[in-house]
Amino acid sequence: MVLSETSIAEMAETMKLLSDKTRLTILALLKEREMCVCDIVDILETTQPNISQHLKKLKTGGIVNETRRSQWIYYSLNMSDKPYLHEIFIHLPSMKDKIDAHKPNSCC
Amino acid sequence: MVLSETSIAEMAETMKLLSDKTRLTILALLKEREMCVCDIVDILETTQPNISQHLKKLKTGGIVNETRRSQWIYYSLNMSDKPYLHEIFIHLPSMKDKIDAHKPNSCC
DNA sequence: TGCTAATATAACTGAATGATTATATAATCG
DNA sequence: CGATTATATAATCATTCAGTTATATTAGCA
Repeated sequence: MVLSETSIAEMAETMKLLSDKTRLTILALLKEREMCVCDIVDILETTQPNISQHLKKLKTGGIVNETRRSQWIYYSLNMSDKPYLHEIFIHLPSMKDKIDAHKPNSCC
Repeated sequence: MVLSETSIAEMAETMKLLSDKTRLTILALLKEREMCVCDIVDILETTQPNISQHLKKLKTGGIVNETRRSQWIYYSLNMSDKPYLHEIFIHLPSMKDKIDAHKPNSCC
């Protein structure tokens, strides 16, 4: 059996997802725990469409998962198919402070 | 002593360097062995200024080293300061075939 | 059923980016 | 020194991309 090798083009696409500060911060947040869109908007202090569009890219790229739970949609990290990202996620700075500063359930 | 934590902005900059197919291919080549500019131009079948500019970005980003040896300038991987890139480099597909196909010393 | 809250999509704009062409610099060699 | 080779830099152009504003969709709730 041959392990499927990730192509250069495919890896470049994935790296592009991690090459934006906003997206990388979202991933650092999701490393701590799953979050809904409004959580992320509050913490990053930007607009909702901005976050929504970044999340869509991350989802399309297979890096995050989406689950609707009544009116909220929760996003979480999906690292399973990209082992070469493990090390990067581990090195992402902790967002604990920012998450704690954001009082829970302020939106959801 | 506090281990210096890589900032999100800094990581995003580094990821941007890996988010281009041409640059990622160059890195895959350098994983096999150091190379001069003309080697890379020959193998990737593109223009010399194109490769030269990509190499400059990689050098500025601290991912490759440069050594002049008479008229040729050799580039090599510099992974030392970015441990979170190890896993990625390991997963870069092998370029052995392409390197072997390119007859050595055809330019340098 | 209508209202509100959460999220997504669309259209637009300014900035960044990769490739190309043309030119400059630097080193070797006759 | 002049010619040639290797590499870098500059200028230009078309494309891509992140963020904003405006609008649409979806779900809960009164």
